[in-house]
Amino acid sequence: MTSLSSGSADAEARRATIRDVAQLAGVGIKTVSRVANDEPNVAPATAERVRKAMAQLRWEPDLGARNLRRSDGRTHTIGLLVGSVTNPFAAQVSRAIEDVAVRRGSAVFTSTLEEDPDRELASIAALMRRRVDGIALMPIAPSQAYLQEEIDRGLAVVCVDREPRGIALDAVRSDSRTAATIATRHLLRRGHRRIALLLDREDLWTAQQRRLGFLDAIRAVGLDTADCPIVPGLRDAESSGMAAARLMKSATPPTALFCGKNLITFGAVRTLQRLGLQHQIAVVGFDDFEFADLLDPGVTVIAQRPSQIGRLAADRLFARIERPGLWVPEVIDVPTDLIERGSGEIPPPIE
Amino acid sequence: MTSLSSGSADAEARRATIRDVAQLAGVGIKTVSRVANDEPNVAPATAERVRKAMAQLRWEPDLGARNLRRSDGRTHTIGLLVGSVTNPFAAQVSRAIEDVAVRRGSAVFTSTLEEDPDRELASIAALMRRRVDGIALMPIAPSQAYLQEEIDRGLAVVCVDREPRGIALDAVRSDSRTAATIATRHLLRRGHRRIALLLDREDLWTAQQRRLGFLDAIRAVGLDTADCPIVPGLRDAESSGMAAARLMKSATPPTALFCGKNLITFGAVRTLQRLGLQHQIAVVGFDDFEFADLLDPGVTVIAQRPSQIGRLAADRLFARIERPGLWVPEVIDVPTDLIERGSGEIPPPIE
DNA sequence: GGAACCCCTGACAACGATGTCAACGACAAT
DNA sequence: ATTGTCGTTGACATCGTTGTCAGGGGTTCC
Repeated sequence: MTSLSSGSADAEARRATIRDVAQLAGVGIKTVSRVANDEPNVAPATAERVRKAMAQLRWEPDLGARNLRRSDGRTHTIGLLVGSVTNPFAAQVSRAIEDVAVRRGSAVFTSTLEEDPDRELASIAALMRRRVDGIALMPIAPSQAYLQEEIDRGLAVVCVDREPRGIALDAVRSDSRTAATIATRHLLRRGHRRIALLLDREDLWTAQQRRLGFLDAIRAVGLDTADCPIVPGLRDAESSGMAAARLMKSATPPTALFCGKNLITFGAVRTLQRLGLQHQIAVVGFDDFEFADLLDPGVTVIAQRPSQIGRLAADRLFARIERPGLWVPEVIDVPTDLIERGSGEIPPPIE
Repeated sequence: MTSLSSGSADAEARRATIRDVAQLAGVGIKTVSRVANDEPNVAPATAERVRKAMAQLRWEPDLGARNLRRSDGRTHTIGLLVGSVTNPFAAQVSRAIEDVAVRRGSAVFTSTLEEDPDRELASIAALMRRRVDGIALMPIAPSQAYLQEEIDRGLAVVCVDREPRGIALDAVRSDSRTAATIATRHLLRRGHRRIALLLDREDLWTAQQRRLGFLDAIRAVGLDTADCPIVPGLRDAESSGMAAARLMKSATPPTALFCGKNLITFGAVRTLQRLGLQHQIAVVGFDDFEFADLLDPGVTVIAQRPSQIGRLAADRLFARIERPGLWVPEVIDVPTDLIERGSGEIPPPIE
């Protein structure tokens, strides 16, 4: 037993600093620093003594203090701002980004924006105060121009899933517009002439693009867009389900639904099943999801590749962090895949 | 235009420090510090000048530097170590924890452990080097005793979803053992006598508990446990699906499956549907999931309450951070709900 | 023998902020 | 006029680390 008073265990143990290690090892603090950073020119015997002292005191360098002095100015920390972690698409993107970060030795500050523009600004400000090296962002604010100043100061930024607005930044995303055209054309080929598009909030870049792609396909066949209603502003499965129900009860209900993202598909499919219409009304959804194949009918989807998107975005982010300079911002396009499972191949009723 | 050379935009802008602000405002740095921290005793006119300078230089304090000197020693940063973000249960828990953290003004380092014990140790070490105030942990390593030292130094820790081993810590989780008993009894009441338990790796606390609860129910009715095989070690939907297929092809296949967590349910349901057995074999799954109600048959589950678990865990964590002291660690039990949807109510075949 | 070099080492300043403290001026009370 | 109090302010030390630099000691090469 070392001492009686230590038995009370009331006072908190103080965390060891580099000075404590130096004293215990009988060397200067700079020598401890050298050993901790694997710098050359330390006598093997000295290094051994220092390492023993480190282990004995369980000393670990304070990265905050280290970063304060280090010349490279890097904190080995990145920020990850996602729309919503509970969205399976976003979760997979996050995971891929975090994977890369861990391999590169960076810690990740994650923050959920809940698709709230104010929260984007607030979160970015918080990350800047913590001096992150870079940020992977799913942009939601109407403009990201406010980032220019931070970028001039050395911040690296990559947009994920959506393109930025008001500023040119690297972005990794699916070509939503083309994918939406392909999905819509898929329904048109089956003979559908009244197709509804259920859409997220239109201030989202992805929603805008998918609307454009939808209209591209509709107009290409010279269809009256009045027969092809667009219902925007659907944030979750509930609102989407209600919108689908309203559509089906209207005077001229659509014969096919194109759902603008996973949560919207969830709501629409649920409503169709509740109304017993799942074998009459065609559905194509954006984003693949668990059980899309096990539902009856299986749900035809445009599958994105979230982990590929995440990995490419992270690679790009670290490339910018490690080799800052005047790169030209670039938009990287990740392919999508149309997966036919039944719901998208239902023909319209014969009139 | 300010100058010609600034047009080259080649050099990076230097980030303003408190000294720059002080100089611009014509005051000492301590006065800037006072204004930044809303300390009293600054003349209104001075404060106004300082605030103007801050805005002009877009100065934001460096939280790393601030923390180095601050007496309370808090970094307003917590760590969140989850098994896997792509697991919807874990995603909901994470989201709830992050919500609380943001409201309390703390940033969150998130790290995915992928159920790897080594990664738990490595991630915790990384968080300690960054001097987080507290950690919310889904424990995976065989023992968390190694945390004692950090706790003595003031770290707050709360376990989520699983209890710690080798040390007493706060924990917020479902009572998996009782829930498993309830689920098993549900099947027994329908007359099932050959029930299989599909289980995750048994080094996970939850898996151990669910096994115990399963056996409690089996033994309570005096059943031969040989007829009730336990298949452990199922990490994902694929391995679970294969295990289910093997079981169904065995000499005396079970008439009911109890699936130990969401991913396992996914695999088992998929296999049963592929074999066309979904209306013959009963299934009860642990964890609710999207579309459990829309499958045919609907999947009966033990639903956990992930956001409640996350919220309670975070509340507890911040309570410990804000009022450190010798609290007695406590295990908080969050209720589960058995939701009947059809698959769990299928009776065994008449022999 | 001396210059030149290399290895090893620690004193000290610095990073960007806050804590401590003393000095200053204005004002009230004696 | 003197003293005391209070609001305001900035010089300086400090947090835990790394960058700079100079010095001591040994070896090698003229």
